[in-house]
Amino acid sequence: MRPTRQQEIIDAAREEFVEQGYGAASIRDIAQRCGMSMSALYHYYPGKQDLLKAILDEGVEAYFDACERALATAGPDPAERLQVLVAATVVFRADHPVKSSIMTEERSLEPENLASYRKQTARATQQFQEIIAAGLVAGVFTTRYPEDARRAIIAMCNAIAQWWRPDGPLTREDLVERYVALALTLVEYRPADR
Amino acid sequence: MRPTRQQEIIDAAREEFVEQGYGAASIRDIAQRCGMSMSALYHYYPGKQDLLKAILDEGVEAYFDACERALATAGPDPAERLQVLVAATVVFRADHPVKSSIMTEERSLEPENLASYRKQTARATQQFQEIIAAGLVAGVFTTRYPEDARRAIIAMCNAIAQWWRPDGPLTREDLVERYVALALTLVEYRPADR
Amino acid sequence: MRPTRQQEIIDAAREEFVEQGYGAASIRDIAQRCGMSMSALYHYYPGKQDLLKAILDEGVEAYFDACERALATAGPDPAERLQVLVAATVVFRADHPVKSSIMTEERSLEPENLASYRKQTARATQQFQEIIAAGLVAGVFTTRYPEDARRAIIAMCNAIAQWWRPDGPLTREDLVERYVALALTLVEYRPADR
Amino acid sequence: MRPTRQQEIIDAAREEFVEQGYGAASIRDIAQRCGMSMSALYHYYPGKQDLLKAILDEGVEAYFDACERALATAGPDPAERLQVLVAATVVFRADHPVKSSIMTEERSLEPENLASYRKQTARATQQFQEIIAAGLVAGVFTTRYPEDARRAIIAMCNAIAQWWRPDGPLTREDLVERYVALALTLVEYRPADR
DNA sequence: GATGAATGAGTTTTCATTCAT
DNA sequence: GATGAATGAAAACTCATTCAT
Repeated sequence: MRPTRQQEIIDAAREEFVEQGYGAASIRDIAQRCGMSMSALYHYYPGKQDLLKAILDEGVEAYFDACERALATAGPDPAERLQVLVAATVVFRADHPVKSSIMTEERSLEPENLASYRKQTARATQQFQEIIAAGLVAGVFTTRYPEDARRAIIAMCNAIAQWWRPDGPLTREDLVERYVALALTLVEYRPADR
Repeated sequence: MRPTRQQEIIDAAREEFVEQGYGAASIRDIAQRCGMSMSALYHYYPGKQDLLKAILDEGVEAYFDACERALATAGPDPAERLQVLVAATVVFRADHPVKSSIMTEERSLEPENLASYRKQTARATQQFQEIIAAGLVAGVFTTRYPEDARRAIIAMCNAIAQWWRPDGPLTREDLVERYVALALTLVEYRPADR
Repeated sequence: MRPTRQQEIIDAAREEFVEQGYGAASIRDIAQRCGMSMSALYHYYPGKQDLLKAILDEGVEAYFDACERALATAGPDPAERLQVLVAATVVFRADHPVKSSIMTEERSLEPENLASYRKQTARATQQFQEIIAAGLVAGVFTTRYPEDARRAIIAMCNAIAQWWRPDGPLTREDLVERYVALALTLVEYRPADR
Repeated sequence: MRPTRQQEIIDAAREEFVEQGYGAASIRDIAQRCGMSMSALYHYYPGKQDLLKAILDEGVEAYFDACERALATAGPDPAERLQVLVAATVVFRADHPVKSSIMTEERSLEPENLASYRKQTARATQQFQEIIAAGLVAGVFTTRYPEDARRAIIAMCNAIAQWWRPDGPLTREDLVERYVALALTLVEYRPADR
């Protein structure tokens, strides 16, 4: 199944943006990268900023889809929910390093687009917050600093895109196992007596 | 004591680079920001790339100075050393958010400059590695994943520059206390019996 | 038949280069000269150096075409061949003074382009060398200094572009007659007894 | 005897102008070439154009000095006078290739300077003209085209600077001998009966 | 749907020159 | 006599974007 023209374009643009930064990336190069004329590209997207918006939107959407699918498999137990959410995040960062790295280009969104984008990404914060809060209430997470633990979990997962390589010494499964363990450590998980 | 012309320039350039990204930043704007003609700027720095290099170099230097001063106050105990190193890192990120954020522009260094920069930054990794290794040997750090714990510590500290504000609800002291605690949690610190 | 855009450009550039010298010539002025924006010019030629290369290439090509057509009309007799070659050269210098004068800008070719250009122009030397050598062998040219005579012939023909004007006292035909005579004098032509 | 500051400057400028062309040559590079600051250079010469003027003036002066010295050694015989003048010209071109090549930068003189320069160089034409005219009157030069022969002689001598090298196969003496012979051939020298 | 031509504002950088010290 | 700092204009070139076809 060939990707659509639109998809080809945003794939090429994403790579270009990540490699050069939004400001330094050139529409010319993006068009060349997907073997089409600049005018053809403009037929699908009205401008550079729209490309960035489309790319970022696609990124968060894909990430939240993955999170939802993962959480759907989990029961109500906060520890289990945190585990699958971290696992989904780790897998996403590992499998889509470019989609993950593009996030720093958020600063290049025009104010209007930035506002709507921030609204979307706030959900990520919220997802983790809710689970950690539930764990605290249930008494299984015992950290005194839930907010900072949450930030640490997100930060360490985000960093994966920068160093992990599929052909490196760590398999994706190793990675998931470790980061899930670290996340539970951070929230100071103490399993309830059965 | 007025800052030197060179210092004024790199301060202005750093802000511009962080706000716009290296590629989108314009020498014109940097010159304007420090009230100087473009040609005057070129009198001090031979090009845009040299500005970036100077800024990044200054950043790592300042960070390592802070680390050294901090470690000099600590004894040989790995836990203590980790605490002061994390504290120094947190303080640096909090007090110098711009110097901290510029690090992502590393990708815009030309290969030659990138290589020498990477060589410098590797020391940060090493500092943490050595302390954590010492703690493991001493039996006070018990994590099964020392490398990943290290990465998590660095990542969570780096993220501070993006959200913490001095006029926010958290004082710098709160911040240090929490991140030191989280770091010790991550390495699974178990104090030796007295 | 209107000249193509590309032709307009290199015609304008040639004039500019000859008048100002390559280094002092400005792309802005070249664009203005052919009533076109600078960016339009860049649409056809990727840079200043490419303009120079294209101009010089066109020049040698046109000259060698003229030489070939001329030599095709001559029999095997060295004196006759020298006459038509000199005549062709004189006519070319007289009719295309700008194409002729641009040759001094050879020094502004970048090394790579210079090498390939030199390879082309070497043919001019060779053409004269072969004919003079043939005349010596046949005993009709009796100069003791064939190489220097060749250089003198080429130099005197090249100089024509600098002083001859179509509306001056000398017609093109006069010019040809004289320079052919001088060339035969230089090689010390002594017709074989019939 | 160390060269004066002024001399150092125009020597450096001459080389720069010949290598780059007047338009592309930079005052900065000229200053560097003679190890002095730009401001120091401006202390001696008020501008770039003045450098060019000084260089060209020095060139013609040196050439005419050489011609005068040479002609002073010759008697009234036109053939002898032509010989020493050609010899002086050849030697000058061979010994001062840079001073010779700079002549093409004449086009970069501002109108005022150009006019006075042209007035000077006209003497070269005149010198040859007078001698050839005398030879024709005396019946020892028999060319039908004295003006064109003169131009050819000057052109072939001028070209020497472009190809002759002191360490090449031809000694300076060989060179003189040959060009004197070619010059006499061009004017069709026929020695008067004893 | 797609293209090549065109543009005007922008980029980084270099220039010749001036001037206070 | 000499210098480092500073400048405004101009250089070559690239940009995102538009439009007629």
